[in-house]
Amino acid sequence: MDSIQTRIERSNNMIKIPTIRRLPRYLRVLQSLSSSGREFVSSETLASLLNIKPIVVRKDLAFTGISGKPRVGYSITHLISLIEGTINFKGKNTAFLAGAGNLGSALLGYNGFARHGLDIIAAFDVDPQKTDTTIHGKSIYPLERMPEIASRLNPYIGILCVPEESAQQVADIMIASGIKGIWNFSNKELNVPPDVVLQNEDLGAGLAILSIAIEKSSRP
Amino acid sequence: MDSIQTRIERSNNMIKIPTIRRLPRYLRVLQSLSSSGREFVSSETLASLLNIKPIVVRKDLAFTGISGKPRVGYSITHLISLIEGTINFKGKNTAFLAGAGNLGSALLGYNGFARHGLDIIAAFDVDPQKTDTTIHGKSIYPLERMPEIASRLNPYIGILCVPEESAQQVADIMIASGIKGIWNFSNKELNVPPDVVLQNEDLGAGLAILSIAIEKSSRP
DNA sequence: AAAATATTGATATAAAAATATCGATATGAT
DNA sequence: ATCATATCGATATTTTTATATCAATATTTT
Ligand SMILES: NC(=O)c1ccc[n+]([C@@H]2O[C@H](COP(=O)([O-])OP(=O)(O)OC[C@H]3O[C@@H](n4cnc5c(N)ncnc54)[C@H](O)[C@@H]3O)[C@@H](O)[C@H]2O)c1
Ligand SMILES: NC(=O)c1ccc[n+]([C@@H]2O[C@H](COP(=O)([O-])OP(=O)(O)OC[C@H]3O[C@@H](n4cnc5c(N)ncnc54)[C@H](O)[C@@H]3O)[C@@H](O)[C@H]2O)c1
Repeated sequence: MDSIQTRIERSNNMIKIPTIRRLPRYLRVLQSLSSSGREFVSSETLASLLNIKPIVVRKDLAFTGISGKPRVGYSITHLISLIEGTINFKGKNTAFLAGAGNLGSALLGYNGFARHGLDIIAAFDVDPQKTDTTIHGKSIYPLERMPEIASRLNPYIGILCVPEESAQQVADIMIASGIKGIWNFSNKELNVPPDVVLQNEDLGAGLAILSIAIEKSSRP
Repeated sequence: MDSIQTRIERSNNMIKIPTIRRLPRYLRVLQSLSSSGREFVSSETLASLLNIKPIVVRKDLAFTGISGKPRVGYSITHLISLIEGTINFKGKNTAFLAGAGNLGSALLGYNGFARHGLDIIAAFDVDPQKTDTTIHGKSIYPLERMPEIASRLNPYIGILCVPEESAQQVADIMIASGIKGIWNFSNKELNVPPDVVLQNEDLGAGLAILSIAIEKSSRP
């Protein structure tokens, strides 16, 4: 059992989930500021751009290891590279995508993930109409070839966009192929072994929050 | 200024964001249990299905107003209707979607949102190749017709799937059309007036969490 | 009918996250 | 050169969220 002190230190040093969630937002506004020629930015400015409090910004940025200058703020290029270093898994976010349907195709065609270090290196489907074609320039392979192709390309992430009924089965194939984490867009609750990371992307959650917030705001 | 007591009471009664995020997950497993003929479910069972702790389930469900029976659990059909009542804004989640591109088309074709009470009643784009056609059975109108069509159909939610450059401009049109909340899939930080609810859907956030979690788990 | 047991829900505690306060310091102004 | 000020970052506090404990109770077993 850890001592209280150990636990306090660890909890102070470990980056927090809400902080991680905000890092991509900082990154995007910083890149935009950078391309407009700016060199430094204050926590105040970043905060107003993201509609959050400056103190939250300073706490978040501290986790990346940056040190700001009083009266000046943070170096934008330095901050960009520190945030990229924090979230980019050392440039190794190679991914396989399974299920090149409506959602899967949209993700395949989206280049915004490159900014976050993601590289979808192959896609898989069971539909013979789709296999051995390309979608948005990405090759679609038959699902059964995933283990073989994985052994050559060594993907880190599996992006799951198959229907709920086949989600667990395809997840199992991804895991057998050596994938380290699954980004699950199907709304199926998956079982994965403890050494595989599972990130569920539940759009219904965002909708529920919006729906309840609207109801509250329109009934004061 | 509120008294401490008032603040405590309010914070005890108000549904919490993490709870709201889990409600759609409960709903989906409950619907699946229900269709397999089951009548009651315990917090223990729900917890193991969602990979969370039973105490979290009981706290969450308490917000819906349900009362479970010791030794039996919760009535599944009753729970489903209470959760639907909590997140469905009284069945009025009518929406307009702007930007019928890769992502927008995927959302238009997704019927899983119906389960959460969402009904996309019209879509809008500026691309003349797309306007006055239908995608997945939904009519695509020219963007400039949004205010006029809104005045007839009274949408509550605006789903924003346009490129970042035009996101603010289209959001403004949505707001002028009387929309109460914006579900923003563009990665643009938007400015909206205080009476309009903004829900940002940032897929990069999920990716960042996954990426950092993989890195941690593979370096123990 | 009484006892055993599974499960809820109230109350208490701990951990995580957000917010407030303020001294330290780098820069620009006087 | 000194002063004024904007801004960071350390420390403290509050709020939110998760977790633990256990008495109350509905059901099953004996
Ligand atoms: N479309 C959306 O906007 C949206 C939103 C939220 C969640 N989702 C979820 O994403 C998933 C996909 O949704 P969609 O709308 O793209 O559906 P879709 O039917 O358009 O696409 C599913 C694709 O998966 C393929 N597939 C089926 N079984 C497979 C298997 N065993 N292995 C590999 N590929 C297989 C199909 O051939 C198809 O191409 C679903 O689980 C859905 O719930 C979709
Ligand atoms: N595709 C994805 O997987 C994905 C993921 C995350 C976020 N996003 C975001 O979603 C948005 C759309 O992405 P996409 O991949 O669907 O792009 P896309 O280019 O495929 O689609 C954009 C659509 O918006 C239309 N459009 C452009 N300007 C418009 C305007 N002023 N009014 C109405 N419609 C307009 C275009 O004609 C096009 O149909 C972007 O902001 C992107 O960053 C996309």
